[in-house]
Amino acid sequence: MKVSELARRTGVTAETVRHYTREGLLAPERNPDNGYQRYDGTDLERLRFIQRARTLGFSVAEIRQILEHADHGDSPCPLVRDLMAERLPEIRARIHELEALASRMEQALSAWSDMPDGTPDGHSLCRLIESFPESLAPDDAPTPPRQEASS
Amino acid sequence: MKVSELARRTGVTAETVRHYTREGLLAPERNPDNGYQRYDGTDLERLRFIQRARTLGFSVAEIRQILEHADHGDSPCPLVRDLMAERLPEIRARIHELEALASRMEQALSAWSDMPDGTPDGHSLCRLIESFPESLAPDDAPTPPRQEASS
DNA sequence: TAAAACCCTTGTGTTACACAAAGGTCAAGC
DNA sequence: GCTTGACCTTTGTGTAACACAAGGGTTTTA
Repeated sequence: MKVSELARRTGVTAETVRHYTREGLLAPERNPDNGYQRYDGTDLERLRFIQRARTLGFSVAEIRQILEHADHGDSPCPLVRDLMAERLPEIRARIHELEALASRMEQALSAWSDMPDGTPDGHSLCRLIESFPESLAPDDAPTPPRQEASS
Repeated sequence: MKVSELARRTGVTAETVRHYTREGLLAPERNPDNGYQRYDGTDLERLRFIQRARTLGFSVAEIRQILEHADHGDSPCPLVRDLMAERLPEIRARIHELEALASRMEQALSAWSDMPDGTPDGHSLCRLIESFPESLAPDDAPTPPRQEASS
């Protein structure tokens, strides 16, 4: 099958299929007549695997590792478990961050009604934001950003 | 004051200060002698405002809008409130996604002990992932990705 | 006065794709 | 046979918020 068909069958865009192919997660044959990529049932399963792995929070690079392991005949499961164990606390932390963010926003929105929204006077921009305690430690160790599956 | 001093006083890197300056959030003077950027107390306040806005989930582009409003003498507060009201449900949704993600991972990890982790047989890659229900609608409307403050 | 510390601009890398351009291929109808 | 539209190819660009390095000038300090 060709890109679009594989894409349709898995619910992703053709661009995504091409992307995974470029990144080496899929390795279709080529139709020698026209140079089109030719995917088979194995690729279909592989892509479904990729989708599950993405919803589990794995990056494309990690999935490539996992697939390479498997292609070499090694069990990728220990790797998978290690990656999960590493990622899980990060996700928990992210959830806490977002919860804090959401409650700050709610707090701000509910405080809205009590606040004047007059034009700024050169000393204030928007009290809605300014009245928030910052509490950022100056030596705040920056957390390396983590990508996440968007689906 | 020069970049590094402003950076030190606000707990960000000099790169970040330069970035905000490039993006037009800060507009320091130039020292005509050497071309160095010269920030003053206003910039310090502005940067603190930016930091609070970032922790409230606003993007740099949005903050620029807010600041431009204020610089024109208009109250940015209604804009701020609209942006918050727009963002909040997205954040809530993101939290739910991540919670689902975390529980899927925990489920997977706890199921780990029950599963063989033998090498893949050509049909299975890693049951840890494969045994997950996918439940992705093929016409799954892609949610536009949202950036978030990392601090 | 020389080295350390800092400043400048410009370019590159990060992530997972989306999108556009320019051009070849294919299936269907006329 | 030919046109048309749908699909394929590769390549390059854009996204967000910076980090980092290079190459070169400046300022401070020992």
